[in-house]
Amino acid sequence: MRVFINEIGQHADQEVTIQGWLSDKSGKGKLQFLKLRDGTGFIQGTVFVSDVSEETFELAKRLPQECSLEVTGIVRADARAPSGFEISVREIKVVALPTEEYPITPKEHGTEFLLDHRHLHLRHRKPWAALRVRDTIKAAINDFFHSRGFIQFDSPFFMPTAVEGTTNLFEISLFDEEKAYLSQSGQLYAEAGAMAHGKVYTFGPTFRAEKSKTRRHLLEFWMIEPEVAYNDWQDNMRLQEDFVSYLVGRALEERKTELEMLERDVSKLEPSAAGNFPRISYTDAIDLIAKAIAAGNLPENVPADTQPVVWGDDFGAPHETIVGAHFDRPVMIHSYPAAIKAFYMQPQAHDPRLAACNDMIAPEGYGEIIGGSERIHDYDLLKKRILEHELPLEPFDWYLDLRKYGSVPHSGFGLGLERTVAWICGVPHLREVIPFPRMLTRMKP
RNA sequence: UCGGGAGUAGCUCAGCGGUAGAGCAAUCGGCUGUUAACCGAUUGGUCGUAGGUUCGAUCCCUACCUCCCGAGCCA
Repeated sequence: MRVFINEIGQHADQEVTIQGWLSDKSGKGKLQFLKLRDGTGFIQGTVFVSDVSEETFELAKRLPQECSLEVTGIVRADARAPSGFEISVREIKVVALPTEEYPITPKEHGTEFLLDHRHLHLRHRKPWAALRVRDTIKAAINDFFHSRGFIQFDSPFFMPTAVEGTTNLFEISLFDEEKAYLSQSGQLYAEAGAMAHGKVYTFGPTFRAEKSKTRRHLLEFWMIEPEVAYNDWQDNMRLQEDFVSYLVGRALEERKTELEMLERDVSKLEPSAAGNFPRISYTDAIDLIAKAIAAGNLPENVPADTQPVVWGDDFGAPHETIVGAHFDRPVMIHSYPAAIKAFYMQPQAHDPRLAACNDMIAPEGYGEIIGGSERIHDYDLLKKRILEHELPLEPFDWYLDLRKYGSVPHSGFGLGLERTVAWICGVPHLREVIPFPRMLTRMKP
């Protein structure tokens, strides 16, 4: 009977067939250990010389790494096996032998080598585990929003112009003289969607032509952008908190094995699944940063010569790390000066110098995972802000139209999928949590 | 674009002025409980590229190329 490794426990003491690949092997003379994988999991097969024909044992001794094969044997519960079960092999049928030596050995490799062989490295335990966590997060995102009455609303990838200024866009040449840009955000379109459906979210790839070469940046990444009519910026923060804590909870529930394979310390994740995310104003955060610097109480990876923030300046990555390190779960920093934020952000009623906005900073140095705000709903103010930011009016005429016809307060945010998954997986770099990362120095494979 | 670091065997690295080294992988042999097994043997190199200094350069100098980490910007 053909079975999958992830349900092998239901077949104890039965004879089963696994269709898969040999991920590794170690031999002991008259006993061969076959490390098998079939896509659903990993399991060890034991081949004793006394259990099989002479031909089968000779075959087992000579099987090369990453040959594809069908293995038939008895499922045994065994405390010595890493997963609690192993297969006592009776027959082996080779499907295909590698035509060349498999390049990725069980020993350590450098990142460049592994990325050059990304198409093969995907088969190995850590990438396999990380991408399954990613899949669960994606499913959880859709479940969360649908259970709350949102519809998924698709924004276009080709854009006529920039959403927030003109830099950092990939230019595409269309037919003849026509130019277009790859989308860096679906937000403006999501706002149109929110006026039609009330609660919407976009979910797709997004492109940033930023020359950032750090572990927190990709040229192409996936973003989720909910937009809700009649939500103010406080509602917006509550939604973010519910959302992110739900995602963490789902990963903890459904991907225990994978998080273990990634050696993730899940006790550091548990507070985040409980909600109650701290909120701190921009002004108070400046204070917190100044005190941490004065006390010399800086997290690792923060340079010792980091300077305090002057009110009115934006935070650098080290400042965000300092704030994030103060809490055991994501922290929301709100009420930034309007002058350093995007043109569409609503000013606060009691102090128009402040924007009705917030960022969410993940703990453990993973940085900003969310940026969100209430959007300007007043036509005249929005037009004024577009002009103040020296943006052309013409591409925004339809966006301004939304403020002409039944404009309402509304809010939304953008969550970076890879930053969120990298944090939950506890991996050091975003490239670990997307199948084929696209970076400044990486377009292949 | 700027700052720091690195390019030596298929892979991960050591060597740093005097004819190129280890571990792993591969190949052959041994071993009935391995988890990156172990033991023995074999194979494996224009020391990133181009100039320069020197009797002699993988090693020192210059330029360039490639990659890594970070800054700015952001998710």
